[in-house]
Amino acid sequence: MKGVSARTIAAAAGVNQALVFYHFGSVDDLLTAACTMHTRARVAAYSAEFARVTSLRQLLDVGRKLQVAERELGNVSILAQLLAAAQGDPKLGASVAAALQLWVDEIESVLRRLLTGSPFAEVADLGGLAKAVSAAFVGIELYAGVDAEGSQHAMGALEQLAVLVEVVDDLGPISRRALNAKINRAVRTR
Amino acid sequence: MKGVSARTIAAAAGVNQALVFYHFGSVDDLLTAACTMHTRARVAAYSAEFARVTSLRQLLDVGRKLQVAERELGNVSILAQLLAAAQGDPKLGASVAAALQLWVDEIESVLRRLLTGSPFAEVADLGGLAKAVSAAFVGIELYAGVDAEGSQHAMGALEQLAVLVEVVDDLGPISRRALNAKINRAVRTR
DNA sequence: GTCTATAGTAGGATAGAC
DNA sequence: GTCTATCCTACTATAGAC
Repeated sequence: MKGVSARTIAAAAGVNQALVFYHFGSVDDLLTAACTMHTRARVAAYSAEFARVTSLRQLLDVGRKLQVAERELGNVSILAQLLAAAQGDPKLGASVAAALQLWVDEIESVLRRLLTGSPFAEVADLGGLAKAVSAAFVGIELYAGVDAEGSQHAMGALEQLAVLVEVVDDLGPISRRALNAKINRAVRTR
Repeated sequence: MKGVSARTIAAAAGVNQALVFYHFGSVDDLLTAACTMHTRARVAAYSAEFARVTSLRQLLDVGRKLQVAERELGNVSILAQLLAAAQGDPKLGASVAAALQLWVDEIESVLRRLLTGSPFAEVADLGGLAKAVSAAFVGIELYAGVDAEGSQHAMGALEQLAVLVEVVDDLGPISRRALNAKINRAVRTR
Protein backbone atom coordinates (compact mmCIF):
# COMPACT_ATOMS: atom_id res chain seq x y z
CA MET A 1 0.00 0.00 0.00
CA LYS A 2 1.47 3.21 -1.22
CA GLY A 3 2.13 5.66 1.58
CA VAL A 4 0.92 3.32 4.29
CA SER A 5 3.71 1.80 6.33
CA ALA A 6 4.61 1.12 9.92
CA ARG A 7 6.57 4.36 9.82
CA THR A 8 3.78 6.60 8.50
CA ILE A 9 1.22 5.02 10.82
CA ALA A 10 3.47 5.48 13.83
CA ALA A 11 4.25 9.04 12.82
CA ALA A 12 0.54 9.83 12.51
CA ALA A 13 -0.01 8.38 15.96
CA GLY A 14 2.98 10.28 17.32
CA VAL A 15 4.71 7.16 18.50
CA ASN A 16 7.60 4.99 17.53
CA GLN A 17 7.62 2.70 14.54
CA ALA A 18 8.59 -0.40 16.53
CA LEU A 19 5.35 -0.21 18.50
CA VAL A 20 3.38 -1.26 15.46
CA PHE A 21 5.05 -4.64 15.61
CA TYR A 22 4.95 -4.85 19.39
CA HIS A 23 1.19 -4.30 19.50
CA PHE A 24 -0.02 -5.81 16.24
CA GLY A 25 2.68 -8.17 15.05
CA SER A 26 2.65 -6.85 11.49
CA VAL A 27 1.38 -3.97 9.42
CA ASP A 28 -1.20 -6.24 7.81
CA ASP A 29 -2.60 -7.30 11.16
CA LEU A 30 -2.84 -3.69 12.24
CA LEU A 31 -4.69 -2.90 9.05
CA THR A 32 -7.22 -5.68 9.46
CA ALA A 33 -7.82 -4.64 13.06
CA ALA A 34 -8.19 -1.00 12.08
CA CYS A 35 -10.50 -1.89 9.21
CA THR A 36 -12.85 -3.80 11.50
CA MET A 37 -12.85 -1.25 14.32
CA HIS A 38 -13.26 1.70 12.03
CA THR A 39 -16.10 0.18 10.05
CA ARG A 40 -17.90 -0.80 13.23
CA ALA A 41 -17.64 2.81 14.40
CA ARG A 42 -18.84 4.28 11.10
CA VAL A 43 -21.76 1.88 10.82
CA ALA A 44 -22.76 2.69 14.38
CA ALA A 45 -22.53 6.41 13.62
CA TYR A 46 -24.93 6.01 10.72
CA SER A 47 -27.32 3.42 12.09
CA ALA A 48 -29.69 6.01 13.55
CA GLU A 49 -29.84 7.68 10.18
CA PHE A 50 -30.52 4.37 8.43
CA ALA A 51 -33.30 3.72 10.91
CA ARG A 52 -35.00 7.00 9.97
CA VAL A 53 -35.08 6.17 6.27
CA THR A 54 -38.58 5.67 4.89
CA SER A 55 -38.00 5.48 1.15
CA LEU A 56 -35.44 4.18 -1.31
CA ARG A 57 -34.60 7.72 -2.30
CA GLN A 58 -33.92 8.64 1.30
CA LEU A 59 -31.65 5.62 1.50
CA LEU A 60 -29.73 6.98 -1.46
CA ASP A 61 -29.55 10.37 0.19
CA VAL A 62 -27.92 8.81 3.22
CA GLY A 63 -25.54 7.06 0.85
CA ARG A 64 -24.68 10.31 -0.86
CA LYS A 65 -24.02 12.00 2.45
CA LEU A 66 -21.95 9.07 3.62
CA GLN A 67 -19.90 9.16 0.48
CA VAL A 68 -19.06 12.84 0.82
CA ALA A 69 -18.19 12.46 4.48
CA GLU A 70 -16.02 9.42 3.93
CA ARG A 71 -14.22 11.08 1.08
CA GLU A 72 -13.48 14.15 3.18
CA LEU A 73 -12.10 11.90 5.90
CA GLY A 74 -9.92 10.19 3.31
CA ASN A 75 -11.48 6.82 4.01
CA VAL A 76 -12.40 6.06 0.43
CA SER A 77 -8.84 5.65 -0.65
CA ILE A 78 -8.24 3.40 2.35
CA LEU A 79 -11.20 1.21 1.52
CA ALA A 80 -10.04 0.99 -2.06
CA GLN A 81 -6.53 0.04 -1.14
CA LEU A 82 -7.77 -2.51 1.37
CA LEU A 83 -10.07 -4.12 -1.18
CA ALA A 84 -7.31 -4.11 -3.72
CA ALA A 85 -4.80 -5.60 -1.33
CA ALA A 86 -7.38 -8.14 -0.20
CA GLN A 87 -7.79 -9.50 -3.73
CA GLY A 88 -4.71 -11.64 -3.43
CA ASP A 89 -4.64 -12.13 0.33
CA PRO A 90 -7.23 -14.48 1.83
CA LYS A 91 -6.59 -13.41 5.40
CA LEU A 92 -6.99 -9.72 4.72
CA GLY A 93 -9.86 -10.63 2.39
CA ALA A 94 -11.78 -12.28 5.21
CA SER A 95 -11.62 -9.23 7.41
CA VAL A 96 -12.46 -6.81 4.62
CA ALA A 97 -15.42 -9.01 3.75
CA ALA A 98 -16.52 -8.99 7.38
CA ALA A 99 -16.28 -5.19 7.48
CA LEU A 100 -18.27 -4.82 4.27
CA GLN A 101 -20.85 -7.20 5.65
CA LEU A 102 -21.55 -4.72 8.44
CA TRP A 103 -22.71 -2.22 5.82
CA VAL A 104 -24.56 -4.90 3.88
CA ASP A 105 -26.50 -5.96 6.98
CA GLU A 106 -27.51 -2.41 7.70
CA ILE A 107 -28.69 -1.85 4.15
CA GLU A 108 -30.48 -5.18 4.00
CA SER A 109 -32.48 -4.38 7.10
CA VAL A 110 -33.53 -1.06 5.60
CA LEU A 111 -34.53 -2.72 2.32
CA ARG A 112 -36.46 -5.38 4.17
CA ARG A 113 -38.33 -2.73 6.09
CA LEU A 114 -39.06 -0.60 3.00
CA LEU A 115 -39.94 -3.30 0.53
CA THR A 116 -42.06 -5.62 2.63
CA GLY A 117 -45.28 -6.19 0.77
CA SER A 118 -43.88 -4.78 -2.45
CA PRO A 119 -44.29 -6.86 -5.61
CA PHE A 120 -40.58 -6.55 -6.11
CA ALA A 121 -39.83 -8.03 -2.68
CA GLU A 122 -41.77 -11.15 -3.55
CA VAL A 123 -39.36 -12.12 -6.28
CA ALA A 124 -36.25 -10.25 -5.20
CA ASP A 125 -33.43 -11.63 -3.12
CA LEU A 126 -33.10 -8.75 -0.68
CA GLY A 127 -29.82 -10.07 0.71
CA GLY A 128 -28.38 -10.08 -2.78
CA LEU A 129 -29.83 -6.66 -3.48
CA ALA A 130 -28.19 -5.28 -0.33
CA LYS A 131 -24.88 -6.74 -1.50
CA ALA A 132 -25.37 -5.28 -4.96
CA VAL A 133 -26.19 -1.87 -3.53
CA SER A 134 -23.13 -1.97 -1.29
CA ALA A 135 -20.89 -3.11 -4.12
CA ALA A 136 -22.30 -0.46 -6.42
CA PHE A 137 -21.70 2.08 -3.74
CA VAL A 138 -18.07 1.03 -3.37
CA GLY A 139 -17.68 1.12 -7.14
CA ILE A 140 -19.10 4.62 -7.33
CA GLU A 141 -16.88 5.76 -4.48
CA LEU A 142 -13.86 4.57 -6.40
CA TYR A 143 -15.21 6.04 -9.59
CA ALA A 144 -15.61 9.38 -7.85
CA GLY A 145 -11.90 9.32 -7.12
CA VAL A 146 -11.07 9.41 -10.82
CA ASP A 147 -14.11 11.20 -12.26
CA ALA A 148 -16.03 13.26 -9.72
CA GLU A 149 -18.62 14.60 -12.13
CA GLY A 150 -19.28 11.22 -13.68
CA SER A 151 -19.95 9.71 -10.28
CA GLN A 152 -22.67 12.32 -9.68
CA HIS A 153 -24.41 11.16 -12.81
CA ALA A 154 -24.11 7.56 -11.70
CA MET A 155 -25.72 8.40 -8.37
CA GLY A 156 -28.46 10.22 -10.21
CA ALA A 157 -29.14 7.13 -12.30
CA LEU A 158 -29.44 4.99 -9.18
CA GLU A 159 -31.98 7.45 -7.93
CA GLN A 160 -34.00 7.03 -11.10
CA LEU A 161 -33.95 3.28 -10.58
CA ALA A 162 -35.16 3.80 -7.03
CA VAL A 163 -37.99 5.93 -8.38
CA LEU A 164 -38.93 3.15 -10.74
CA VAL A 165 -39.15 0.64 -7.90
CA GLU A 166 -41.14 3.07 -5.77
CA VAL A 167 -43.54 3.87 -8.56
CA VAL A 168 -44.16 0.20 -9.17
CA ASP A 169 -44.83 -0.17 -5.46
CA ASP A 170 -47.33 2.61 -5.71
CA LEU A 171 -49.46 1.12 -8.45
CA GLY A 172 -53.10 0.35 -7.89
CA PRO A 173 -54.04 -3.27 -7.10
CA ILE A 174 -55.01 -4.18 -10.65
CA SER A 175 -51.98 -3.03 -12.57
CA ARG A 176 -49.94 -4.31 -9.70
CA ARG A 177 -51.31 -7.81 -9.93
CA ALA A 178 -50.64 -7.78 -13.64
CA LEU A 179 -47.10 -6.63 -13.07
CA ASN A 180 -46.60 -9.21 -10.39
CA ALA A 181 -47.61 -11.99 -12.71
CA LYS A 182 -45.26 -10.73 -15.39
CA ILE A 183 -42.36 -10.52 -13.00
CA ASN A 184 -42.98 -14.00 -11.72
CA ARG A 185 -43.22 -15.39 -15.20
CA ALA A 186 -40.09 -13.60 -16.32
CA VAL A 187 -38.09 -14.81 -13.34
CA ARG A 188 -39.38 -18.35 -13.60
CA THR A 189 -38.55 -18.69 -17.28
CA ARG A 190 -34.87 -18.21 -16.59
CA MET B 1 1.41 -1.75 -5.74
CA LYS B 2 2.27 -4.96 -4.05
CA GLY B 3 4.17 -7.37 -6.25
CA VAL B 4 4.25 -5.01 -9.20
CA SER B 5 7.65 -3.46 -9.77
CA ALA B 6 10.03 -2.69 -12.57
CA ARG B 7 11.85 -5.88 -11.61
CA THR B 8 8.81 -8.19 -11.68
CA ILE B 9 7.48 -6.62 -14.86
CA ALA B 10 10.80 -7.02 -16.58
CA ALA B 11 11.12 -10.59 -15.35
CA ALA B 12 7.67 -11.43 -16.71
CA ALA B 13 8.66 -9.94 -20.04
CA GLY B 14 11.94 -11.80 -19.98
CA VAL B 15 13.96 -8.64 -20.27
CA ASN B 16 16.11 -6.43 -18.15
CA GLN B 17 14.78 -4.18 -15.42
CA ALA B 18 16.48 -1.07 -16.76
CA LEU B 19 14.43 -1.26 -19.95
CA VAL B 20 11.31 -0.26 -18.09
CA PHE B 21 12.84 3.14 -17.47
CA TYR B 22 14.40 3.40 -20.89
CA HIS B 23 11.09 2.79 -22.67
CA PHE B 24 8.55 4.26 -20.26
CA GLY B 25 10.42 6.63 -18.00
CA SER B 26 8.86 5.29 -14.83
CA VAL B 27 6.83 2.36 -13.56
CA ASP B 28 3.77 4.58 -13.22
CA ASP B 29 3.98 5.66 -16.84
CA LEU B 30 4.29 2.05 -17.93
CA LEU B 31 1.23 1.22 -15.89
CA THR B 32 -0.89 3.98 -17.37
CA ALA B 33 0.15 2.96 -20.87
CA ALA B 34 -0.57 -0.69 -20.17
CA CYS B 35 -3.93 0.18 -18.63
CA THR B 36 -5.02 2.07 -21.72
CA MET B 37 -3.76 -0.48 -24.24
CA HIS B 38 -5.11 -3.44 -22.36
CA THR B 39 -8.55 -1.96 -21.87
CA ARG B 40 -8.76 -1.00 -25.51
CA ALA B 41 -7.98 -4.58 -26.45
CA ARG B 42 -10.49 -6.06 -24.02
CA VAL B 43 -13.26 -3.71 -25.09
CA ALA B 44 -12.55 -4.52 -28.71
CA ALA B 45 -12.66 -8.23 -27.94
CA TYR B 46 -16.10 -7.88 -26.42
CA SER B 47 -17.65 -5.30 -28.70
CA ALA B 48 -19.10 -7.91 -31.07
CA GLU B 49 -20.73 -9.59 -28.11
CA PHE B 50 -22.14 -6.30 -26.85
CA ALA B 51 -23.54 -5.66 -30.31
CA ARG B 52 -25.45 -8.96 -30.24
CA VAL B 53 -27.18 -8.15 -26.95
CA THR B 54 -30.94 -7.70 -27.27
CA SER B 55 -32.08 -7.50 -23.64
CA LEU B 56 -30.90 -6.20 -20.31
CA ARG B 57 -30.53 -9.71 -19.06
CA GLN B 58 -28.32 -10.62 -21.97
CA LEU B 59 -26.24 -7.58 -21.14
CA LEU B 60 -25.82 -8.92 -17.62
CA ASP B 61 -24.88 -12.32 -19.02
CA VAL B 62 -22.10 -10.73 -21.02
CA GLY B 63 -21.05 -8.96 -17.83
CA ARG B 64 -20.99 -12.19 -15.91
CA LYS B 65 -18.91 -13.88 -18.58
CA LEU B 66 -16.57 -10.92 -18.71
CA GLN B 67 -16.14 -10.99 -14.96
CA VAL B 68 -15.19 -14.67 -14.89
CA ALA B 69 -12.80 -14.27 -17.79
CA GLU B 70 -11.13 -11.20 -16.33
CA ARG B 71 -10.75 -12.86 -12.97
CA GLU B 72 -9.13 -15.91 -14.51
CA LEU B 73 -6.72 -13.63 -16.34
CA GLY B 74 -5.92 -11.92 -13.06
CA ASN B 75 -7.06 -8.57 -14.38
CA VAL B 76 -9.48 -7.83 -11.58
CA SER B 77 -6.78 -7.38 -9.03
CA ILE B 78 -4.93 -5.13 -11.45
CA LEU B 79 -7.98 -2.96 -12.04
CA ALA B 80 -8.55 -2.73 -8.32
CA GLN B 81 -4.99 -1.75 -7.59
CA LEU B 82 -4.99 0.80 -10.39
CA LEU B 83 -8.22 2.33 -9.18
CA ALA B 84 -6.90 2.39 -5.64
CA ALA B 85 -3.60 3.89 -6.65
CA ALA B 86 -5.42 6.42 -8.83
CA GLN B 87 -7.38 7.76 -5.86
CA GLY B 88 -4.50 9.91 -4.74
CA ASP B 89 -2.77 10.41 -8.07
CA PRO B 90 -4.46 12.77 -10.57
CA LYS B 91 -2.27 11.71 -13.48
CA LEU B 92 -2.90 8.02 -13.05
CA GLY B 93 -6.50 8.89 -12.25
CA ALA B 94 -6.98 10.53 -15.61
CA SER B 95 -5.82 7.50 -17.51
CA VAL B 96 -7.80 5.05 -15.40
CA ALA B 97 -10.87 7.23 -15.93
CA ALA B 98 -10.23 7.21 -19.68
CA ALA B 99 -9.93 3.42 -19.66
CA LEU B 100 -13.13 3.01 -17.67
CA GLN B 101 -14.85 5.37 -20.07
CA LEU B 102 -14.22 2.90 -22.88
CA TRP B 103 -16.39 0.37 -21.05
CA VAL B 104 -18.94 3.03 -20.16
CA ASP B 105 -19.30 4.09 -23.79
CA GLU B 106 -19.85 0.52 -24.88
CA ILE B 107 -22.49 -0.06 -22.23
CA GLU B 108 -24.20 3.24 -22.90
CA SER B 109 -24.60 2.43 -26.57
CA VAL B 110 -26.17 -0.91 -25.67
CA LEU B 111 -28.53 0.73 -23.19
CA ARG B 112 -29.48 3.36 -25.71
CA ARG B 113 -30.29 0.70 -28.26
CA LEU B 114 -32.28 -1.45 -25.82
CA LEU B 115 -34.19 1.23 -24.00
CA THR B 116 -35.18 3.53 -26.82
CA GLY B 117 -38.90 4.04 -26.58
CA SER B 118 -39.07 2.66 -23.08
CA PRO B 119 -40.87 4.75 -20.45
CA PHE B 120 -37.76 4.48 -18.35
CA ALA B 121 -35.59 5.97 -21.08
CA GLU B 122 -37.76 9.06 -21.19
CA VAL B 123 -36.81 10.05 -17.68
CA ALA B 124 -33.53 8.22 -17.25
CA ASP B 125 -30.09 9.64 -17.85
CA LEU B 126 -28.68 6.77 -19.89
CA GLY B 127 -25.15 8.13 -19.67
CA GLY B 128 -25.42 8.15 -15.90
CA LEU B 129 -26.97 4.71 -15.93
CA ALA B 130 -24.09 3.35 -17.99
CA LYS B 131 -21.67 4.84 -15.49
CA ALA B 132 -23.62 3.38 -12.59
CA VAL B 133 -23.68 -0.04 -14.24
CA SER B 134 -19.95 0.10 -14.86
CA ALA B 135 -19.22 1.26 -11.34
CA ALA B 136 -21.48 -1.41 -9.89
CA PHE B 137 -19.72 -3.95 -12.02
CA VAL B 138 -16.32 -2.86 -10.73
CA GLY B 139 -17.65 -2.94 -7.18
CA ILE B 140 -18.97 -6.46 -7.65
CA GLU B 141 -15.70 -7.57 -9.20
CA LEU B 142 -13.86 -6.35 -6.13
CA TYR B 143 -16.47 -7.85 -3.88
CA ALA B 144 -16.03 -11.19 -5.61
CA GLY B 145 -12.39 -11.11 -4.59
CA VAL B 146 -13.29 -11.18 -0.91
CA ASP B 147 -16.64 -13.02 -0.99
CA ALA B 148 -17.20 -15.07 -4.11
CA GLU B 149 -20.58 -16.46 -3.10
CA GLY B 150 -21.89 -13.09 -2.01
CA SER B 151 -20.99 -11.58 -5.35
CA GLN B 152 -23.11 -14.20 -7.12
CA HIS B 153 -26.09 -13.08 -5.11
CA ALA B 154 -25.35 -9.47 -5.96
CA MET B 155 -25.31 -10.32 -9.65
CA GLY B 156 -28.57 -12.18 -9.22
CA ALA B 157 -30.14 -9.10 -7.68
CA LEU B 158 -29.04 -6.96 -10.60
CA GLU B 159 -30.72 -9.44 -12.86
CA GLN B 160 -33.95 -9.05 -10.93
CA LEU B 161 -33.69 -5.30 -11.37
CA ALA B 162 -33.20 -5.82 -15.08
CA VAL B 163 -36.30 -7.98 -15.13
CA LEU B 164 -38.22 -5.20 -13.45
CA VAL B 165 -37.20 -2.70 -16.09
CA GLU B 166 -37.98 -5.15 -18.87
CA VAL B 167 -41.36 -6.00 -17.44
CA VAL B 168 -42.24 -2.34 -17.18
CA ASP B 169 -41.20 -1.97 -20.78
CA ASP B 170 -43.51 -4.78 -21.69
CA LEU B 171 -46.65 -3.36 -20.19
CA GLY B 172 -49.68 -2.64 -22.31
CA PRO B 173 -50.24 0.95 -23.47
CA ILE B 174 -52.71 1.84 -20.71
CA SER B 175 -50.79 0.74 -17.62
CA ARG B 176 -47.74 2.05 -19.30
CA ARG B 177 -49.14 5.51 -19.75
CA ALA B 178 -50.18 5.51 -16.08
CA LEU B 179 -46.73 4.41 -15.02
CA ASN B 180 -45.14 7.00 -17.22
CA ALA B 181 -47.14 9.74 -15.60
CA LYS B 182 -46.18 8.55 -12.15
CA ILE B 183 -42.51 8.39 -13.00
CA ASN B 184 -42.59 11.86 -14.44
CA ARG B 185 -44.37 13.23 -11.44
CA ALA B 186 -42.00 11.50 -9.02
CA VAL B 187 -38.94 12.76 -10.80
CA ARG B 188 -40.28 16.27 -11.15
CA THR B 189 -41.17 16.63 -7.48
CA ARG B 190 -37.57 16.22 -6.43
C1' DG C 1 5.57 -0.28 27.04
C1' DT C 2 8.37 2.70 24.65
C1' DC C 3 12.49 3.89 22.81
C1' DT C 4 17.22 3.53 19.72
C1' DA C 5 19.80 1.07 16.66
C1' DT C 6 20.33 -1.89 13.16
C1' DA C 7 20.04 -6.05 10.08
C1' DG C 8 18.05 -7.41 5.98
C1' DT C 9 15.21 -6.77 1.82
C1' DA C 10 12.91 -4.77 -2.20
C1' DG C 11 12.38 -1.35 -5.25
C1' DG C 12 13.25 3.20 -8.27
C1' DA C 13 16.33 5.08 -10.96
C1' DT C 14 20.86 6.13 -13.36
C1' DA C 15 25.64 5.46 -15.54
C1' DG C 16 28.12 3.33 -18.70
C1' DA C 17 29.75 -0.94 -21.36
C1' DC C 18 28.44 -3.37 -25.42
C1' DG D 1 18.27 -1.10 -27.52
C1' DT D 2 19.80 -4.11 -24.15
C1' DC D 3 22.70 -5.37 -20.73
C1' DT D 4 25.58 -5.11 -15.90
C1' DA D 5 26.58 -2.71 -12.00
C1' DT D 6 25.47 0.33 -8.64
C1' DC D 7 23.41 4.08 -5.62
C1' DC D 8 19.86 5.57 -2.85
C1' DT D 9 15.75 5.27 -0.62
C1' DA D 10 12.01 3.25 2.07
C1' DC D 11 10.32 -0.56 4.18
C1' DT D 12 9.67 -4.80 7.64
C1' DA D 13 11.15 -6.71 11.51
C1' DT D 14 14.03 -7.72 15.50
C1' DA D 15 17.39 -7.02 19.49
C1' DG D 16 18.25 -4.85 23.36
C1' DA D 17 18.58 -0.51 26.41
C1' DC D 18 15.63 2.03 29.50
